[in-house]
Amino acid sequence: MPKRKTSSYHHGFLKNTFVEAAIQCLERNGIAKLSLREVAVSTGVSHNAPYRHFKGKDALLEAIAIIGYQKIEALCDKAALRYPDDPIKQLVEAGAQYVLLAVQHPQLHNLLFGANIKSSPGRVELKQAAQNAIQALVRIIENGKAKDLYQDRASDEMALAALSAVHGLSQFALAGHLKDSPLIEKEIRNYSAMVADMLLHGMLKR
Amino acid sequence: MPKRKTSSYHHGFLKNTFVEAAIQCLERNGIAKLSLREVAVSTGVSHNAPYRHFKGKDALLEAIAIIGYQKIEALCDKAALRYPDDPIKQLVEAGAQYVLLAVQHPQLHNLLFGANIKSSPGRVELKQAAQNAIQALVRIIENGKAKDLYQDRASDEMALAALSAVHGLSQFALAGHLKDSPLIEKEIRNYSAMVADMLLHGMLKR
DNA sequence: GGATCAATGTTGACATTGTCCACTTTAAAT
DNA sequence: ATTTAAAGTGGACAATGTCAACATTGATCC
Repeated sequence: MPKRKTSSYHHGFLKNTFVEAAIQCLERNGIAKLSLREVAVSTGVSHNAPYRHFKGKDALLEAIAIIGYQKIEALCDKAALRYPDDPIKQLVEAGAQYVLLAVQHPQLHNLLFGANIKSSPGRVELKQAAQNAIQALVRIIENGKAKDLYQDRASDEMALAALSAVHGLSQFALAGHLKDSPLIEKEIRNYSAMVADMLLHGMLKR
Repeated sequence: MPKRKTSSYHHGFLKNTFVEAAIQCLERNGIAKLSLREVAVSTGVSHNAPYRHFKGKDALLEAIAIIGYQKIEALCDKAALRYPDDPIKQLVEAGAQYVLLAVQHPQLHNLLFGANIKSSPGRVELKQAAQNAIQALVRIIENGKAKDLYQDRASDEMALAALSAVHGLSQFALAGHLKDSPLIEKEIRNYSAMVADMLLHGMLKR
């Protein structure tokens, strides 16, 4: 671990420090108010230092977005580990955690899905991170298929449907269409469970 | 109909003209590049003219968002009229049209749901427009309940689930997670039908 | 050990943008 | 005809993203 502040130059952690500072600034002020310069000066360096680590503002946003997708991936894996023998509970838990993440970090969620990121060429990493997150959910689905719980559908299609449902729910929760006051965890779990129940059992009479 | 260009001042249509120009600029360059000044000068007036009609940039965005929600409401009503005797088809059609709207006007969709709008006090109108759109969908659900097609669930909960599903699907379509190349209408309808089918019939074996 | 060099940070500059203020012009009301 | 308020103009300012030129530093090679 290199010692810090050997001098004004080369303090070694700058890239990560930028990302962390940017995330804090993002959660506090929202994406519209996220200023590259402010991130820089709040970190204690000049307004142009970030350009040595990121091609531009979009590149910094992209780095943040990758972290966001990794959180989603981790949340799926954690849900799978929590209920190793019950793939349905895995799915429901992952869904609830997804919505919780969105509600607790609304600005991050907006960053991920607001198409605000115009990553130029290195689009690969961002896309890969997103695909990894989706694959984590596909694994949960396949756990259920292995136990013969699901109808005969493609796993990725089922994952898409499930993800769409919880994602849409997240957006409406954030937009305040569910309730005026901020949602408490219990309410979020109720909404998630409700949507999951409909998706699992269907809406039609049978 | 007042005649246009009587003089440089008071040409009468400016407010609507701004909104239209802003929508075009939005669809072309995206929200990040939407400049109030550019909208103004592209309309042929000075960079400060918009301030006589909108409190600021956010107010203009809010006006656009209201139009967006009205489009969603209209799309639901249209679907209901198209299949007056088949509430399920109403639902599926509305869902497909919802995704189509998002794909064909991605920037508008992002504006609606990106939480980019910080409407100060007149938040009421924006929220009302959103609620109207949701109510249009609730009506479709209740058409189905009137025919005893659905399970015994609250209409607004079912509407929320359905809306969440198609909305999430839209976001993933926009993010390019479904396919690299832009989606053609047929593909969009396929995806929508797939998600709708799962929501209607459930994912579980029975 | 000293020269070289790429990485990293700094300073200065510029164009764009949102917004405020003071002023001007115009249509309508008195 | 005078007054008035709405609507448009121009100037100014600070904040911001980005570029170019310069400075500092630690590592590498002879």
